[in-house]
Amino acid sequence: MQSELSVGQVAERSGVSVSTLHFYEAKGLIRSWRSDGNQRRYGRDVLRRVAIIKVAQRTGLSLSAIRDALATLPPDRVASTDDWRRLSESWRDELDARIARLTRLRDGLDGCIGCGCLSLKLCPLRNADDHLAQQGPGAAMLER
Amino acid sequence: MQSELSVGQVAERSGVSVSTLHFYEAKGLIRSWRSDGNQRRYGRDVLRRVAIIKVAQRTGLSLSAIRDALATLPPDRVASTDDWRRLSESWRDELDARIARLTRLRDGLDGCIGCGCLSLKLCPLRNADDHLAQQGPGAAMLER
DNA sequence: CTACAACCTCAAGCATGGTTGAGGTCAAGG
DNA sequence: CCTTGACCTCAACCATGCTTGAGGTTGTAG
Repeated sequence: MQSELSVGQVAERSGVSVSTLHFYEAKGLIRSWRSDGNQRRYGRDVLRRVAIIKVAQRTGLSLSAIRDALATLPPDRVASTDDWRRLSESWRDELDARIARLTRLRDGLDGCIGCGCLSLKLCPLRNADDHLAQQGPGAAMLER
Repeated sequence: MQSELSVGQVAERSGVSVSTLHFYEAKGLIRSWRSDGNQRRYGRDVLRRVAIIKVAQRTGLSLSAIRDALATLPPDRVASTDDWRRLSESWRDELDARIARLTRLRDGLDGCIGCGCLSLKLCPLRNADDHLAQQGPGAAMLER
């Protein structure tokens, strides 16, 4: 179990490509130091970080949002259980919200199947985030 | 109730910008003909089409997928109730699948809160679509 | 010593979904 | 007649999330 990993080793173990690791580093999501020969070296914490990035992306977060979340982690140590709990709880809330939005959209779709109105004024599917939406009943049924 | 609409009128009524209408036309999602003075003219069916595009986007479909779906609509008439039912049913299935994926992800997140393992081999969150995933128990718990 | 794999930087490219701007035309009102 | 607003085309640009390629260096095995 080595304590230093090359970029290729990190790529293989984390399942992302070398170019993606370069990219994440340029974007400030991960860090490395350099060997004598100017090659990147990573601590084992990078594996956890990449894992977190991948999970967070699946929740629908942008890389910049993930970077901000990761910035709250201790910079030079493997993220602890508590760190992970804090992040995953906030991301679960985001996920819940996304699921709720999609569910409302689906229910709206169900309600409108066969109706086909899509009336700008009346249909809740249309009016979800319509710029013309009045505060009438159902206007807030669906959100973006 | 006019039967011909200018691009500005369509923009105002549909809630998308003129440039977006140009863009959709270039991508083959909507059609127009031209006036004597080379200005775009739209039939009223374009309003329904734009409405459908907007709803479909919220289900997570790409414009090209939406274009393909719209291609099954009668080109020069307002989409009928049956047309709309056919589309909305298939989109609802897609939505259901997306909701299910996100729900599994959230449940995995819940299950892993406090665990923080993210083990490449063991954690279901990690292994969802892991290239190294073995067909062990839970390996298919989460999908992309 | 030489070859080859793995690494480096930096720039450009791709796909998606649009927006912005330059430069020009068209149609209606004063 | 002249201005004004709405329209036209085409190219370039924006952000996101990467990949690809050129041209050069490093490190290890034979």
